[in-house]
Amino acid sequence: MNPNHEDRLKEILKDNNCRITNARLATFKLITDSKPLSIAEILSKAGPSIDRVSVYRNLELFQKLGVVNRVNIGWKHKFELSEEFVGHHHHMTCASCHSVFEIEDEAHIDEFIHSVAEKVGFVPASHTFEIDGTCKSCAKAA
Amino acid sequence: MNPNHEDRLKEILKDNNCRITNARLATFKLITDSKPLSIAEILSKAGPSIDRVSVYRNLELFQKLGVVNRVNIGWKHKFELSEEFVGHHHHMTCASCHSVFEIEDEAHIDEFIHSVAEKVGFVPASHTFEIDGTCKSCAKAA
DNA sequence: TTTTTATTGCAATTTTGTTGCAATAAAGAC
DNA sequence: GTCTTTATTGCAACAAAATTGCAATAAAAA
Repeated sequence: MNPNHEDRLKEILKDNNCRITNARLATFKLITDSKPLSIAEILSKAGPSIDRVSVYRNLELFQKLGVVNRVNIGWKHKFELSEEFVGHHHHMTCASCHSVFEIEDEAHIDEFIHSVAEKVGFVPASHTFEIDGTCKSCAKAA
Repeated sequence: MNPNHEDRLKEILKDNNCRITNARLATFKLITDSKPLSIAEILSKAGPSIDRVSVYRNLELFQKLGVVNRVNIGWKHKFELSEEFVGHHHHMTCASCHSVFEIEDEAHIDEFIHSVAEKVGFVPASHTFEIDGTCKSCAKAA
């Protein structure tokens, strides 16, 4: 994990009069070290040392502070670091092995969004874009 | 509602040795007549005449038979008719009034998907794409 | 109409998410 | 370092959402 991420988290917490606690650091670390995680995955990885309730409350806090984002991957809500940490991007997810590839080329998408929004006078604020399919090695194996 | 849709549903059910029941027709009608609906919305619209359990089971069946798709709109899972009925498309959702606009121009998206997938040898199967923002009239009101 | 059995709806259960509150521990003051 | 303040935690109890087993029902074929 990028140690700067944790420092930045601490900064954000302090700036918002929130305390730096074990539960928060541990939850943040899980998300930082991993592909996007569902709540169930976070709870199981966190183990019994962190209470279910604290995970829920801190994830909500992290969202409010813009530390994490929710993304929809394969019909599941998942959490990942926000754009502040990892930049704006999208995912390609392998349906077979669940590996996740990041898509960072945003130019086409933005251009497209503006062209379709303009047609009906819609003001775009955010968007989601996910590709599901089969990764190279799983495709070869099949 | 397009009456052909119901006929097509009946066809699909018969082809799969599934029975044509009131619960199924009613649930299908709700989805057909409406914008994408969450499970909670379907349950409440269905009323007490259809059991909760049947709604769950039939939505699962509809998914398996390719009659409905799940889409992610505004961090909620929702159901809508599958591409067989309404063609492949995407949504622009107004965060204020929750009106939904369909995006049908697919050429750009497909082209983009293939270019990014090719780079890592990924075989794309499906994708989701949703835009959130403010519609024309809500933007004017604000 | 009768028979067969897929489907339904009920009851009970499990899973998931929430709320109130006393105990704890982080951060600042001394 | 110790004391004080209070945000945060973890427990317990609760509410909501989803699932399962099974007897009753009704759709489809005989």
